[in-house]
Amino acid sequence: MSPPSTLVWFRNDLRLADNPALWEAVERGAPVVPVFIMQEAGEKYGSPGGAGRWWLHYSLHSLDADLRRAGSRLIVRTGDPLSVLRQVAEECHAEAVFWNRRYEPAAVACDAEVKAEFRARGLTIESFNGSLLYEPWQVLNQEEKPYRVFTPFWKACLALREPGSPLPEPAHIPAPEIWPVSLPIEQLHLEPKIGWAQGLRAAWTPGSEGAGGNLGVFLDEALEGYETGRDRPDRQGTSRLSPYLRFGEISPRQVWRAVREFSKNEARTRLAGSAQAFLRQLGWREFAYYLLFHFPYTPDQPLDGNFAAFPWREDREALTAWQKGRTGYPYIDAGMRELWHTGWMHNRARMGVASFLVKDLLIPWQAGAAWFWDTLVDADLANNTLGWQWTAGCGADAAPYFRVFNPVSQGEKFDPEGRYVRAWVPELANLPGRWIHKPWEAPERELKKAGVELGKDYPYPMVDHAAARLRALELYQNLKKPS
DNA sequence: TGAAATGTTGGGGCG
DNA sequence: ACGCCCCAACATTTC
Repeated sequence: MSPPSTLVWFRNDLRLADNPALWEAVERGAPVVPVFIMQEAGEKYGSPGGAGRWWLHYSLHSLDADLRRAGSRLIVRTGDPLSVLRQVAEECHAEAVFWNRRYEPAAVACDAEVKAEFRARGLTIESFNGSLLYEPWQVLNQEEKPYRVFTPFWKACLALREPGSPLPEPAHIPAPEIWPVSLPIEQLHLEPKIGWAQGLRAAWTPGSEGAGGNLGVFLDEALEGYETGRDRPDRQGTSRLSPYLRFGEISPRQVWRAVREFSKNEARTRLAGSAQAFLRQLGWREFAYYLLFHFPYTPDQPLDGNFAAFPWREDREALTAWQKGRTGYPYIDAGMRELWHTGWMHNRARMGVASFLVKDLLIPWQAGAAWFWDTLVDADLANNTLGWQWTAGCGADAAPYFRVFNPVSQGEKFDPEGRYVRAWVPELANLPGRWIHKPWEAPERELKKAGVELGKDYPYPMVDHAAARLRALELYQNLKKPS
């Protein structure tokens, strides 16, 4: 009989560095068995959507390769986590199971069940914080209740101890004498059968190495000027770390530390503001997890109960036009097509397309959230829920009901030369900048010259924004009235 | 992490 | 030189 081992259950922490569960498991000295369990056919949002599955495929390969360099390997299984863990634990005589905590409601329940059962069987179970800077239960307001507004929340976080140094990568991970059986990653069938992943492949390199690469490029090229640069979807002004953070190929603590070190080494005053603005974005991620933990019903239900009765419209056709980037508003369509092709959308554009779906089309935010879940490589239940509820005005720190983005002026403001539109809506590429965000106002002559026939090559606007805005304002205002 | 409507100001053209 | 108008620029209010 082989000596007892320690299971490390990998979930949203697909990295070796700054991985507390892995680190502590190695410290125990016993052989370590890294396990990943793919749970199929769970509940809604229980496993990644299409784009996330594509990402996961490569991320698992990358993790396995990293583990092998450290003398270990990844054991892959499918099924219900509790029964799979039971099985693997038996196969390799595990006496301990370590993992980094999750915060999604279903995941919290699952982990609690596993913990209870294994403890009852006398195994050592330890969980760690591998994906947040602050635990959700650490931060409460004066009344001991969760914050619902970002700024005071983040101030309270910053008043706590600054996030510590990331843990190093274990140089060597002790292996068991005999490895339990593992499914080939291919057999998880995470890669789409049809070729829609072409664009994703061109845009991304999943895995910790890719994460470090994006972080390095961001620090060198975009941190300075981040405060305004981040608002430009036509430029590389953001870190593009979201999918890596989603799957834990990099930890927020690593990002935090890298930014602090970088802005310390460079001229401190020059970068202080940008660094703070960027770290504040990590704060929004913290806030999203915090809210999801404290208000677990929010992926489906509005945080603000007044919205339960909001008269959303059911309109399959309009939803499809939005999904396919055929709304007739170039800025909106550019965003939706960037999403479809790359699995990612600039945050400025996300706010715009979300506002359009919810306020111009009056389609429920849950429908938008579901589409994002399926198409974003960074689809993260906490962030997705916060973002959509914020836009719809029914969530924490919500956009005031009267805040309706104008798809034309947002385009003109944040994509002034129309480069973003030209990149993703090529049928408009030859239209002069003056009309690029509102082709329906272009003179017939200009359209002809640009080779655009409206209604044929590119649609007319599916709604009149001015009218749609008034319609939304009226409905939202009714909601505010005490009933 | 808006936009539009409305109000105010001040410079320049012009009688 | 003066007052008047126009209007852009900016500020404030409202949705």
